[in-house]
Amino acid sequence: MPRALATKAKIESSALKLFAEKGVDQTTTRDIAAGAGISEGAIYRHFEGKDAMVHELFSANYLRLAGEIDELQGRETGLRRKLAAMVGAFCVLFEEDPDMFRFLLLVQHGQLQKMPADARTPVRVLRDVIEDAVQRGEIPAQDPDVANALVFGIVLQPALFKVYGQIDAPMTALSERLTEACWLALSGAAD
Amino acid sequence: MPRALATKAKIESSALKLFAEKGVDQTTTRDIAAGAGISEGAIYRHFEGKDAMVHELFSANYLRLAGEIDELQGRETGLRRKLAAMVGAFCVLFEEDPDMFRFLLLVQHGQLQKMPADARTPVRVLRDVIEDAVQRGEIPAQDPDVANALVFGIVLQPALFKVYGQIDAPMTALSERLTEACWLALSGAAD
Amino acid sequence: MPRALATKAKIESSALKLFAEKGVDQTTTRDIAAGAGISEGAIYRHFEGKDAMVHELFSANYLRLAGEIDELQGRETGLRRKLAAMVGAFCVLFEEDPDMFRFLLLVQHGQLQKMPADARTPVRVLRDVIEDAVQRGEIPAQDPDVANALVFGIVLQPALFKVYGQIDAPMTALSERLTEACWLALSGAAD
Amino acid sequence: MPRALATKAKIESSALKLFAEKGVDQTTTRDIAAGAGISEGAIYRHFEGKDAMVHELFSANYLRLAGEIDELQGRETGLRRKLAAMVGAFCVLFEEDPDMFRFLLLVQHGQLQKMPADARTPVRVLRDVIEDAVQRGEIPAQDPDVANALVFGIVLQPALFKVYGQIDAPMTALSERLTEACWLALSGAAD
DNA sequence: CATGAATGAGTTTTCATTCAT
DNA sequence: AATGAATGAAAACTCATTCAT
Repeated sequence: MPRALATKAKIESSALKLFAEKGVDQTTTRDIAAGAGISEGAIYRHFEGKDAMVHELFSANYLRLAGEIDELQGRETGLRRKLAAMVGAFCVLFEEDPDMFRFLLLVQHGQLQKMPADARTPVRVLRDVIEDAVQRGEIPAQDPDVANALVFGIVLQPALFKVYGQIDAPMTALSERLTEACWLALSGAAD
Repeated sequence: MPRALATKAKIESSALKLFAEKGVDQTTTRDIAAGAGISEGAIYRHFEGKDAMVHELFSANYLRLAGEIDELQGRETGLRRKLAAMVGAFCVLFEEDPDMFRFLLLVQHGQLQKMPADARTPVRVLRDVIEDAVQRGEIPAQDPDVANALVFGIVLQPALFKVYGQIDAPMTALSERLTEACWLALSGAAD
Repeated sequence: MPRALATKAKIESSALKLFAEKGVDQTTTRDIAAGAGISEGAIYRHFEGKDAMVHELFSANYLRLAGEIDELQGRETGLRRKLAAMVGAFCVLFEEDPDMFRFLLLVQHGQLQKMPADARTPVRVLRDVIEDAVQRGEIPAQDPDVANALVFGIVLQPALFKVYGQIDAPMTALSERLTEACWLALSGAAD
Repeated sequence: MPRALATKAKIESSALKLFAEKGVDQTTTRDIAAGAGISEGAIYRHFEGKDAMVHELFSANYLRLAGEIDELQGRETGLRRKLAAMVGAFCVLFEEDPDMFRFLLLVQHGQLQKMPADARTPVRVLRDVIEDAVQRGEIPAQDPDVANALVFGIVLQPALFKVYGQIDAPMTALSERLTEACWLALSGAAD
């Protein structure tokens, strides 16, 4: 790995960790530099500024997550199995890098609006899957945005509770339970 | 209303609105004072400081919400009807003051840990209802924290989507749909 | 004098002095605050920022100078006497506040372009006087901008030489000599 | 041209242009390197630092200008013809490289004091010419520094006005007009 | 000789909080 | 109680210069 990329990676790692711990605004560029073992000024060779760094970090991870979920979902047929694949992937990824998810959850409020309208986000991926299932008659016709919200809520809120320490079990242990809840929420629509 | 209370109310209202719009850290005491039509210094007659103000605002609204939900739930019998009452109340309250909910969602990350361990929060209220339903045999035995998370996710995520503009319908129109999804998620547990 | 105005005046005085001494870029806000006997932060209650402060200082003094010269010129009749009045005033003002002139000369490069196109600057005042004299037949027809430049050069360059220490005599002692040179430069045009 | 000299020339050219455009302090070494198409570090192979570079650039061009003017003046006899030669040369040189003159005018405030006391500057060249003319009885006895300032002002101010866009005509077109004004200013002295 | 990443001291600016009026 | 000027600590960011490659 070239030196420049190695440094950028160190900065990203330090920043992600601190952002997840203390929040973006409570994390100073000084903290980030200290965590990365470099000088403050060096940050600005790799990022335009703190805001740009947050956005870059959010955007890259958010879209990568969407890509991975999309990839796995594409290998399955039928909504039930697609849900299982996606929820399972989310749970595994969450356990592998909880800081990243904590970061994503924390900054989404400010960052989502900055995403280009046509970006392939997790929200979009799931929406497409749901609309497809409706068209195939797998689940009743229903407002796709509301359906989307239900699935997101069912998956993200347990993750948040874990972050807050209100749930002890690892996310991977909840995978099937969450999948089932998603399936019921979608198939039981009374619309 | 005495003059002092009126001023405090103006400050709270201004702060809540700005916090919901821009986040706590992006809102300055100057902004709050300007929004309330008072001087910056006057804030400190009514609050110990900005942090205390955020906490007071969060705590009061969070506990009031818990109280109202608890009150309504207590009037009903049976999990299904209790859920309907609580979800319905949430939806109505959300439509009445979306800024307050946006504020609660935004700052919960930092505030939840500052709540006294025995505080009667919405999380506790719901947990008690669920545990009660399990004991009565209305729903299968299951991890109450996970069950809690599912219900919270099903209700809060659509509210978040509304805040982000991803859902157009008013929350009150989704009340029954969300109640049904909660019911299915709890009663369909395979634990 | 109200407190706020007194502080602003102290800042202006400190800044002008330092700008004249070391130049704008070599003068820090810390220097200015120290010179004014206030904290650095206090500057920003009175000025939007350093750039705005420089512009405000330039603009106010430059236009005031124009006003004073215009006023004096207006009391005289005939180009010769108008020139004498303006040059004399410039010399007196220069001796009274050399820092201000040094400041004006130093920053004009960057500030002139920021002046509104219709501002009544010293350049405009003099130009009007010259054009009037041409129309009255007091001096030969000539390019008014070039004529303007000649007069400005004849007056400002000695002031600059004084600032650099290349001239010892006070400007007031040169008043008549400069007036005569201006008159000759304008009346001897071979255009 | 050897490679090293070529690089140094590129740096000088880039720097001069940027200094004239934005001023020394607003020009970063990064800008200069980018303009020269080299790396930032390479600058320090050819100059001790930015300050040294500014000084070198000023000094070299200032003295070269003095030399050229001196050379031309030396070929003529009589103040009138000497003035014509020097003013004419200045105008031609200005049109050939206005950036250089803008640079000289801009940085003279800080650089003049750093010149060795015995340096043969344009100011000295002209002063000698004037003193000689006084001794020969071509013009009345007068303070040579003031006389010097008058000539400098008459020549430089139109150049400045051109830089600011207040004069459209090329300097070369003004050559005779300026020469005549200088002559009148010197010969009409009432001292 | 050249590169460009890294440094670190320094800059402007912000802002919660205090306090004289 | 209220005002708003002042504070001072800390923030993000800049940039001339150095140095390993």
